[in-house]
Amino acid sequence: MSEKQFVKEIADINENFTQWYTDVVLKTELVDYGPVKGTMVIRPYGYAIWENIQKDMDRRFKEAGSKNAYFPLLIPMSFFTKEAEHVEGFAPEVAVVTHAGGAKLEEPLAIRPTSETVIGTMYSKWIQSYRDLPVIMNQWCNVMRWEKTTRPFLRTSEFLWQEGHTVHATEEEAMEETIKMLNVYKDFMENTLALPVFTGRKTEKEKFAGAVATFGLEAMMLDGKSLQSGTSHYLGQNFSKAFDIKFLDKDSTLKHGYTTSWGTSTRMIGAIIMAHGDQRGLVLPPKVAPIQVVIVPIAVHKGGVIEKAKELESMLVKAGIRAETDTRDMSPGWKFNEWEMKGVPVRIEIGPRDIENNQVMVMRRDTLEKTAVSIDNLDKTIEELLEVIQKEMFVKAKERRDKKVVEADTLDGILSGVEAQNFVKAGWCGCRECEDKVKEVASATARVMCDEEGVPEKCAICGKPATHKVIFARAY
RNA sequence: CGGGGUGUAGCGCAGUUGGUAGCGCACGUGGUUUGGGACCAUGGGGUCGGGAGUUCGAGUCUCUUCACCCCGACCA
Repeated sequence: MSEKQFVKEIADINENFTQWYTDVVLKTELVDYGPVKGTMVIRPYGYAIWENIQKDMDRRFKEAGSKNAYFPLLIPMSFFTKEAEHVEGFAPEVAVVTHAGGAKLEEPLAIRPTSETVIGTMYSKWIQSYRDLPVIMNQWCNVMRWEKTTRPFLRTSEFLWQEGHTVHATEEEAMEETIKMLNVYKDFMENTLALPVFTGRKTEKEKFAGAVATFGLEAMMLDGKSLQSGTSHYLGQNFSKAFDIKFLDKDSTLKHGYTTSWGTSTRMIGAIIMAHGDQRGLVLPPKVAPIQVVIVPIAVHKGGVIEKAKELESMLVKAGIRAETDTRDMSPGWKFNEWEMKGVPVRIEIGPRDIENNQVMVMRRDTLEKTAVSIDNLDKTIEELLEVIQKEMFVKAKERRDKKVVEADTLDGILSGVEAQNFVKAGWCGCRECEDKVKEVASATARVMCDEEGVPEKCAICGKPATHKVIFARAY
């Protein structure tokens, strides 16, 4: 069967997951490698996914009271040195512009790795009174972090993201904002990306450079490794003090604001691929799929088929469905395989026999089920089917993940759990030594804390009383 | 940065003791086809990663350099 031949083009998903991933992102025309090492070119098909993500998230941000703005790419180096932990954390991976206009610059300019410093500087000018608060802004932009090893979407030198930055009058309000946005992300990932995520506070070791507390969203990939898909930081007064963000409060005293920042990136596209994909390639959740329905006409030489296909396409488009007809002069089998590889959620086949019977063949990418469906009310049928696929993809991903979450009360238990490609929940005393020990022995890191589930009595590593319950996993 | 590997057409590769640069897929054209990667005919496409050397002659041998991949290390 020809499928074997086709499948051979993508590495075996169970044998070599890394190679499978690389094959899929390149062969489905999501990305290409850029001319500068470690950079990626996002091609139209991949960018369309990003646009769908942006649109959905933007709606949620606006509901949460955020407004979009844009801040400069270049940041004077001196801005970074204002917050000690921040500069220490980012210095090794910052790219710097030293020359411009044919001459050496007086002060080198950093290409933003994140924008707390520029935005903080601007906020200090804009904020005078408690009446100006809260300030809630978001920007969509690119950032650059010079990482040593890179992989398309997961870690590239330059990537697209969204970063929200807020200032509040009180600690409580800022913390509330941090958690609120964490939940906005969680809801987005579960309902729009069909990705179940664990959320929780990060350990001191894993937190954002300069933050008081970092909260992360961790999704499990098909190989059991974790991918940090978003973060929300409570920055306390660290940045407001460093950048002089002050306001006159109701009681007429001058106070420093409390800031937060939160971000998600194109890495989420990597998460979709690695959490939903299969041997045939991509499986895209309908809500972000660039093409939700592809119509493949069969035996077009018999006449009337393309016309009927186009008619169905416009019926679906009218109903708000992203539908396309593949009229290319190729064999149908070739098209089937190509669109399956590209993850289109629904395929409609229409040929002379179907037209006679007033029906079409409908195939679901997620389950690969093929059924005959009446042409009458096809728009309604497909609309409902897309919703079903969206929901079932989440359920399937969650079931798969939940089977791979185990508990351990020893270091050996963590090791064997992680080696079996699981997330491992374990008690932890809170010390850095134990965290490092897990990394050394099991090459796993503390992903997030889940204390609300109940903290075990003892630390699984050293046996001393535990202060937290932590999810350990290998991570991307 | 350490260990290993690969560079020859868009992609995947072959190229023997040094002797005219090849194959498959893809691409162009004409035709026949079309319900799971069609077929026939014909055509185009190369500074063999770069530089230097040995030689009458280098894809092949020597030196050097660059790029990419895998495993570590590093990394929100």
